Amino acid sequence: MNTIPKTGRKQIRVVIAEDQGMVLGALAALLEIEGDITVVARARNGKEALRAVLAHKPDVFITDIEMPEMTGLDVAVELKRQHKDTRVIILTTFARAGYLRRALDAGASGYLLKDMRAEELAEAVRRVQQGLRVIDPELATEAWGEPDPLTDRERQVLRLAGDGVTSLDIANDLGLSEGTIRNYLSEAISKLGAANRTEAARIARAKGWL
Amino acid sequence: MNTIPKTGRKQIRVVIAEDQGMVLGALAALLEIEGDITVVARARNGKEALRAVLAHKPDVFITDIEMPEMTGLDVAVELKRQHKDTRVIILTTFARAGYLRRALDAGASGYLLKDMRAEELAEAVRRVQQGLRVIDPELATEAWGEPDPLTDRERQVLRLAGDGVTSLDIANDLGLSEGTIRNYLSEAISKLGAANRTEAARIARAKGWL
DNA sequence: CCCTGATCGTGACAAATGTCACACAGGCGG
DNA sequence: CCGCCTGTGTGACATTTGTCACGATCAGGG
Repeated sequence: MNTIPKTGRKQIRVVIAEDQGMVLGALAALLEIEGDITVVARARNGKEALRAVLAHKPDVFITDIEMPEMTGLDVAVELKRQHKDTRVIILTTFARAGYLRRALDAGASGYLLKDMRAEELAEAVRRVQQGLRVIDPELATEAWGEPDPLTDRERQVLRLAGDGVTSLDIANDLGLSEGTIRNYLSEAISKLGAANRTEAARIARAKGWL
Repeated sequence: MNTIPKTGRKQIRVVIAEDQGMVLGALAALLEIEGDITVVARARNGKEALRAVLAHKPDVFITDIEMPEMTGLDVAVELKRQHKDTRVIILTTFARAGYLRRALDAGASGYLLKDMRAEELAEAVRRVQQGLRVIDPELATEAWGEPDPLTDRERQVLRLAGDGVTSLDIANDLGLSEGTIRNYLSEAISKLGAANRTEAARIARAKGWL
C-alpha cells in the first residue's frame, strides 16, 4: 500500500463490512491497490458497519450478509429507511434467490458472489458509483423464480426444528400449543415437498428462505 | 503494493489455494504487499493446488479446507506421503477440534482462522518458514479435548440422517436393516448427548466430526 | 486363546412426529 | 359486508423415531 493516490480523479470512498478479519483485511488490500479507491473504514459486524457508514458517508458500502449483531441486509434496509445515498454492494458466499430478492428490495445496487474473480470487485465498485447496477449474471435470471412460500410463523418454527429443537420445546419457546407447531411443520413440509422437518429445513436454507 | 521488494533477504515463495475467487485474489493481494513474500501460484480447488505445489515447490502452501475436488487436508496428507518439504498452513473458517487434529496429523505447520486479524497471516508465513508452528491459541488448548467418539458407521449414518434422509432410506442406501440404522442413530445420539438425530448431526458437525 | 469392540440383526415398547379434519378469531381486499 | 388467508387450537390416527435387551459374527490385541 502507500502508493500515493493517483490524484487525477476524485477518489471513490468505500466502507467495507465483513466478519472474518482475514477476509476483511484482504479485501481492503485488494481495493487499496487500485489507485482510484480508498477504504475509509472497516467494520466487523452490522452495527459497527451502520455507524461507520453514517459517520463517513462513503460513496459505496460493501457488505457481507451473515454477520453478528446485524445482517448486511438489515443494514441496507436501515440505510434506505434513512434515505442515505451511499450505494450498497452485497458481497456474499450464497447464491440464493431469496437473498438477492431481499437485497434488491432493500435498495442494494450490487449483489456479488465471493467466488467471482477478484478483479471484478473494483470494477463493480466503479460501476455502482456511476449509478449502474451490478448483479451476478447467473442469479439475475434465476432470481425471479419461486418466491418464498412460507409464512413468518412457518419460517420461525422451521428454523428451530432444523436445529433439532423438539416440537414441545418450540411450543414453549413461542408460547403456542404443541399441536399448532406440528401443524405448521406439516404445512411447511408439504409446501417444500420434503419428507420430514429436517429435509424441509435443509431445502429452505438452500433457497435462502430461512 | 509495488514497494520494491526489500531484496536484502531471499523472498518467501508461497502458493495459495482457496475456492472463493474473491477471497483468493484478496489474500494474494494482502501477501504481495509484504516485501518479502511472493505468491508464485494460486489454485481454486484441491487438485489444482496439489499440481501447483508439486510444480513450484514453494516454501509455504496456504490452503482452505473445504474445496472442490480435494480437501485442503487431503492435499496436506498427499504432500506428506510424498515427503515434500513445503510447509503447510491451513486457513479456514472453522474452529473445529476435529479439523485441527486432522491437520496436525497431516503434518501441517499452521492452523489459522479466517477471523483472525489480517496482519497475522504474513507473520504466520514468516514463522512457519522458519520452522515454527503457528496454531490459533484458542483452539490449541481445546484441541486435545475430546476425540471423536463415533465409529465410521455411526458417522456415515448420522451424516445422512442430518440431511433429513429417513431411517428406511438410509437402510436401503447402505444395504442394512432399518432396525440397525435406528440402533446406530440411538448410539450416536447418546454419545453426543443430543435429544434426537437432528441435534446430534448439528453437534457432530460443529465439532468437525462429520 | 480369550476379551474387546465394531458390525449387524430382532423384537418390543414408548415417545415424537406427520397428517387430517375441523373450528374460530382477526384482518384485508373487493 | 363477504370471502379468504393467516394464525391458532383440538382430537384422532398412522408412521417414524428413539430406547432397550439380547444375540451372532469377526478382527485384533494381549
